[in-house]
Amino acid sequence: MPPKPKTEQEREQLRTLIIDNARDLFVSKGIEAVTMREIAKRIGYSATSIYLHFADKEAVLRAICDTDFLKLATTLKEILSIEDPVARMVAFGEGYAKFALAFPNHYRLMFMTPHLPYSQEQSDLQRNNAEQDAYFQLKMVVHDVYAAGGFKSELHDAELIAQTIWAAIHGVCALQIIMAQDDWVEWRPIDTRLSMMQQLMLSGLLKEKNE
Amino acid sequence: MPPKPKTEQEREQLRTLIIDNARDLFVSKGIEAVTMREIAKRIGYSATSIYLHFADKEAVLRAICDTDFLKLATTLKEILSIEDPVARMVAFGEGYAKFALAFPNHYRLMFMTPHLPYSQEQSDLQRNNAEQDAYFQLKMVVHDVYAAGGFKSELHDAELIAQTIWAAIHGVCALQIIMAQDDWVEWRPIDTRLSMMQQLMLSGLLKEKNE
DNA sequence: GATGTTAACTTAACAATGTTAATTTTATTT
DNA sequence: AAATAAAATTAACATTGTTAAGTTAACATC
Repeated sequence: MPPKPKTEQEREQLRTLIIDNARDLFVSKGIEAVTMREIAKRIGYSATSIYLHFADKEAVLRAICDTDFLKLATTLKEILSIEDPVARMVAFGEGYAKFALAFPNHYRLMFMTPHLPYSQEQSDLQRNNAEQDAYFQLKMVVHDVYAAGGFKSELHDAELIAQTIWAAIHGVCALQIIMAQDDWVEWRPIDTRLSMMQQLMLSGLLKEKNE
Repeated sequence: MPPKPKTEQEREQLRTLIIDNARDLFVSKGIEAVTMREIAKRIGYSATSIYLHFADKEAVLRAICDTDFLKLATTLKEILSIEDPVARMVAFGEGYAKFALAFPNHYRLMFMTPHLPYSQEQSDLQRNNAEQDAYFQLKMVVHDVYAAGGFKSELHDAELIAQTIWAAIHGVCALQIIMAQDDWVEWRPIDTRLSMMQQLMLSGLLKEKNE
């Protein structure tokens, strides 16, 4: 109800309020419940008020993505403190999968839904920041194994390895999220599939003991 | 314009006409152009006529999926004639990826979009049919390598292997389709990533030569 | 202190879309 | 020729994203 001026802090608070409630709608009522009017109802404003803070619905979704990217990176950060490089890499994969399967709607929005390309301006996230960029974290983790001489001698491109590991874990999680309840396939338990994939990756990537 | 009765064959032709034009819209104008009215315009009928043949839009999309599943299986079928089991498995993965990347919109609809669980009645596709069921084909391909003693001796679950291979290839393709144009990641060329993944799978799954 | 200005917000309204109801058209049957 | 019913269309509704047109109230200015 209060009209006149608004501090930058207050505007930021409102933005956050919008994003948080939109994220809530995801989790509690599913992705199709995220309408501008529904978000507005939650925060006690009219739907059009959202347009005072976001250009359009896509912008709201992108902001949610940003929040989730940050949350993912924050979640994974503590794994980085594991000492052994290989154990760290394994735990990183497990942590990533755990996040994906715990928040499937968010994961779908983040990594399974087409968005306009991110532009540096629109996002507050800092690339190549170990606190905020989960992909950068993965690169570091993989690079550390590489630096420790853990990979097979013919493997030289740590970034390629990182992208392949990501794809491997993503593949298991993405199929699980989309197709788990489809009985066309006699799915093995998701934990089994995940550890099988990890196993394969390790056995394909890591140096043999006698090498 | 012709009204009265309609043979079963004619009804089937109309169904097919609807599906084909809806698929066309995907490819030419993108996924958001697939509206009931747009489909109708294409086939020269009114939008509501589609409801005489399909329960709702979801049903149209599911029918498109079915067509695409069949097309995928048909595409992959010729690979099954490759003699060497391992070469066949490799080619199968390549063929699958080729399909995914050639028809990203279809692939997204098939494997990256949530649908209601398939029920045997709604679909004409025959499960466990080597001509129509690409997953069954994959199972066979993997099983043949298993039967030929190609896998490491500790691997016993061919279906789990099949699901893991699927996830691996799917992961690479899915990330490519969604995130390729995102410059957050310095993507290696897609061919490089695909063959890296195949390499890793093979080296993790296949028996060593000296074993 | 009245008046005007402007940010913040709301209500009206529009266009697009999925979908249903009512209506029209017309081939076949009687 | 009239009746019937399938096939199709037009009208119409609800929902949604979004824009345009008001409305409200804090502040500045006279």
